[in-house]
Amino acid sequence: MTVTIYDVAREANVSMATVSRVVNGNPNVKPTTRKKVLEVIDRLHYRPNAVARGLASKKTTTVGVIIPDISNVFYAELARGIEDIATMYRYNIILSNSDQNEEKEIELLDTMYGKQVDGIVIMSENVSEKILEKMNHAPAPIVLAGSVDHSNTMPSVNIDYTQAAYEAVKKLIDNGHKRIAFVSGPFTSIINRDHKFVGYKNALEEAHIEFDENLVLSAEDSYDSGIEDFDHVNQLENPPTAYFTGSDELAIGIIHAAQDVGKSVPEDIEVISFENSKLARMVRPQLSSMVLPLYDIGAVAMRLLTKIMSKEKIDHLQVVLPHRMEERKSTK
Amino acid sequence: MTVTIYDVAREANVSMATVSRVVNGNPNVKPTTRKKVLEVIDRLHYRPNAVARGLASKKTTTVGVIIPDISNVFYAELARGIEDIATMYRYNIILSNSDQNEEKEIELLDTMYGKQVDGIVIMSENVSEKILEKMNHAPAPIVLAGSVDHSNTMPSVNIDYTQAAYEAVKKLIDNGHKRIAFVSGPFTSIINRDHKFVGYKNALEEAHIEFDENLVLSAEDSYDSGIEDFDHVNQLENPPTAYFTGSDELAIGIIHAAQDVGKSVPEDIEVISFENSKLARMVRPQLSSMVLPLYDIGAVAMRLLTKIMSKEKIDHLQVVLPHRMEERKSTK
DNA sequence: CTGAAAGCGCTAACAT
DNA sequence: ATGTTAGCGCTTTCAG
Repeated sequence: MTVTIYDVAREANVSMATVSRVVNGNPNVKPTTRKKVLEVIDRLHYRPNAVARGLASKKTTTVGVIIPDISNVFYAELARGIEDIATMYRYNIILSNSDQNEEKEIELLDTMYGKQVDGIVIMSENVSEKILEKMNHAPAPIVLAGSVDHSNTMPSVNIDYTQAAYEAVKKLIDNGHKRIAFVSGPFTSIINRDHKFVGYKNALEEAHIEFDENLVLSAEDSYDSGIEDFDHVNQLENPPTAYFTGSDELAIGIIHAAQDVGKSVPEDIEVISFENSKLARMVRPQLSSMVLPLYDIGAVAMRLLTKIMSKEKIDHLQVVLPHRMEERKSTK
Repeated sequence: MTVTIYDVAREANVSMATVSRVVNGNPNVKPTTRKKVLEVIDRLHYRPNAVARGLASKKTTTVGVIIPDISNVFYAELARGIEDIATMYRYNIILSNSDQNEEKEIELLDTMYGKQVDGIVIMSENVSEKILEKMNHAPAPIVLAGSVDHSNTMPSVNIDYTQAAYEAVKKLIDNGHKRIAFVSGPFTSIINRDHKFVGYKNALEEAHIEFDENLVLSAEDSYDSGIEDFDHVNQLENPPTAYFTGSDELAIGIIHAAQDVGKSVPEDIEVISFENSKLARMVRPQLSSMVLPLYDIGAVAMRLLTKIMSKEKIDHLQVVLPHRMEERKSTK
């Protein structure tokens, strides 16, 4: 029923090898034969079977992508960066959600290995020893996107989160604030706990501002969480006058909660988020934000992977992209 | 280097067939043999090669998903619905972005057929004849998610867009409005042009409100477009007092633009969007919205596909999900 | 309950 | 420039 390379060969009076050659653009084919074969391919509507090809060549031209949750803009942006570059290099993507669950991540790695992907791009907020171990025995190359591993041994693409956080907080300090809250996503995330948080503390320390643990909140990375966090911290006898948040949603929650108690932004309190998604421009006041270039991280990660897959020499397996701040209306 | 089914067979002193049976959970294996084989599999870290399996069995347990743009929350939500159900039925997903481009869609269909996917879920705002033709000759079943084809012949999952739009506009009419704008995404989308728009007109007609084409705007489905549209239509000598928008972003743009000229929502103008994404709750005033259950549409579409793939009998190939309105603060 | 053997559709030496 | 021939690793009759 389905037409195979053999059918084409027979109809064109050539061998399978020749058909294979023209299909794969091998130059060692006489133009006339090529034309003849192409004609038959067209007439028979022949379409190469990628599975058979994969088995024979041990290459599937598909890469696995494991991210926490595609329905989250944050990760979706990353996925799009990955996909665009993958397409550019003729790879397809097998996309799976891990929900930040270690067990699922391991399971997914296994099924992707089983599917013989040529490589994997993974984003994980907490690369455990177990997973690291698993990745080190991977049959295909892996690169981390927007994720760090303790060992700092895996190929990866990130920005300097510590420095970026430092700069954001410094901006707030420069604007005269002494009481600056850090409203973060979960501290189970290495980047939140060991990078952004450190940057926050560095900035305070440099300015000789005493660290107050009451001003550090770590919960979910959501709008509602932002509202709760504001309500909570605003009840302190000496509430913060500025907020540095781990995400746009958190910042918006903070702002709305503040407005609800009659405070205005940026007059009464200033807010800087760490993300700069499309959302940042779609709220009033528009969010000042430390830009996390998710799309670029995804794109560069995929590009790095293609290089590794084709065994090109690479000088820096750990890529650190530049960052910048987008100042809008939630700061003065 | 890699361990194959043959290695396991040899080590366990059984045939490949037996190993295959235990791997695939075939009950026709003596418990002791099964145990022995399992032990060897574990010891050798054997992992079945899905590509070889796919070639032999003609099933890949992967389905293709074609959507316009994963970085758009709208489609990302759909993708998540698809993926969750796919995972539940042990399928993996090959995800690709079409950018609403017919040529790309056709290309993607072809590469997915080539990769021997067991089925495809596709969202396309404009299912052209050419694509329909292509899908009708597909080697694997296809279901449309949140998309309609003229012929209404493809398996699909949708809501009754016309009715939903009608209800939204009726609500506005019931609130006393006579000048109601329809701010839509592109009319190249069948759903916008032949469904939502019709619902809008039906509601007006029923209420004997004269249709005014100046109140119908069709452009991009974006925040900025909403701002522009408001500025444009608000300059009419008899500007609208209510807006029915094709998406949340459009609604937010409208609201912000209105606020910028000193109008307040919902006091001066009322707005209802058609979408109800997470965004709807994250702006002030919170958006009243006709719910487009993207996640469910994706999930049901995938479920439908699993049924078709396993050749189950299905009574309704065209599924119409219920819809509902979420009334919040942008309407009285 | 188990084994032997024939493919699945293609690539990749190796010949010619 | 083209053909021959082994596989790739697994499933699936068909026997027994």
